[in-house]
Amino acid sequence: MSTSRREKSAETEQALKAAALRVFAERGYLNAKISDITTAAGRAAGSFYNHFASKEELLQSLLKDMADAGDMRAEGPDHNPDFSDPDGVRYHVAGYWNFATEHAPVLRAIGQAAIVNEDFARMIGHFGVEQRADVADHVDGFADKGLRLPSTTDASLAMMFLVMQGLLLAVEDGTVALTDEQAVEGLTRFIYRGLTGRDY
Amino acid sequence: MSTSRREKSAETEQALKAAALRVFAERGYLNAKISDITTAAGRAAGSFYNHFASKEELLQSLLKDMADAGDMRAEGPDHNPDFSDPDGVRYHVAGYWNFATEHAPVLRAIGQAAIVNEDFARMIGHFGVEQRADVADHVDGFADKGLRLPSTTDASLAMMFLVMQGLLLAVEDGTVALTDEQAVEGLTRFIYRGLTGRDY
DNA sequence: TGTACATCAGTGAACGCGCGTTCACTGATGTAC
DNA sequence: TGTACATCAGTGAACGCGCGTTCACTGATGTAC
Repeated sequence: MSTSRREKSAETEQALKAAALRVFAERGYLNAKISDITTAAGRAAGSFYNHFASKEELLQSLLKDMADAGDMRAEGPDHNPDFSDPDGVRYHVAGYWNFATEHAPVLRAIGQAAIVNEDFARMIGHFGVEQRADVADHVDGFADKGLRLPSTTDASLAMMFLVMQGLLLAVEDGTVALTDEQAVEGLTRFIYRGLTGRDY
Repeated sequence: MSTSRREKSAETEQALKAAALRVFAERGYLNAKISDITTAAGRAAGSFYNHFASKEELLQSLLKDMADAGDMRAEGPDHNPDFSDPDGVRYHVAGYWNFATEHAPVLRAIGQAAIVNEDFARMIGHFGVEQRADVADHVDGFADKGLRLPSTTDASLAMMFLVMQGLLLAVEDGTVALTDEQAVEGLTRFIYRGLTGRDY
């Protein structure tokens, strides 16, 4: 059986991406050498440049894959767009947690790349703005219900995402000992209370 | 007037440290070259190694300075060790905020160093554990008062510190637009509510 | 107080390591006739 | 279906850049007598 050139090339590209994820998870993006990735993929060093112009471009490619996966994850029928309801908060916390857990290596890698690379830093910034804008209307009815956000809408939602992000990293590297379920439940409580001022 | 050798050496060392803070703030720790630091300090490249064996050691030295400053900041007479009181939360939030704002370049640098260097990563880990242990007794009376933390004590306090840390970085790089006062107030509300389940 | 020598902080050109990147080469796939 | 040539993915040794690190040298401070 023969393998066409296109197929072979695609296979190598996939192998490089998969290897990159493993290497990034193990050593971190900044510590990962091109040769680490090619070795992990079982290819020669020079092969890398047939597919990517640089480590940054490889990361961009992984990022695109992740974004595509995110788009497919259409909002389920049980989407609850109301943060005055604990279930609304939990829905979003769980969604974030699951997605971020699944794509942890890429997310970590982007975070590291942003430290050294202006472009990635901007990307993360824009991503955060979008993220908050996407749920900004989930707190729209607060005033009418006698609820008061802890700060400006943007800052309040920023705090929400910052705790989630922070706790995810802390749980993943073992700094804080929680199961995924405990983490989601704890975050839901903390955030629901923080945003609404109601107990739960 | 003559300058003794000790004095001259101490001056150069100080100049290097001060320059490092500036360079770290501008370019970031990981992007800072030894020659950037020596140039900013107005010294020759080789001079660096009369004072520090490496960039890591220089950072250790800055870290020690910061730790000493932190020790001097004795807990004021108005220290309020009770997180069931909004003022107790605010006291600690403000303390953290002021200290972290003041030492932002070093804190940022350590965070960056930890990404690439195992030792610094461990240091940060230990620091976090201590930080939480230091305030663990501030939530001791919660059960008696009918208050329930959102998660385990450690995880709850971790969430507290994670929001503070996250928001500080976000405010500093302009991602979130808040004055220091607004930030402290917003954090106090969010955290007090999150920990206690009470409104405020 | 002065002289001769020792010590040492600082200098900056030169060195060399690590790693990204290139490129001549190989062997297999694709194309033309 | 077969032959000759073109193309191209992959290889890995070699190259070269950037930057950390060294070291012979300078000139000023310290010490001995």
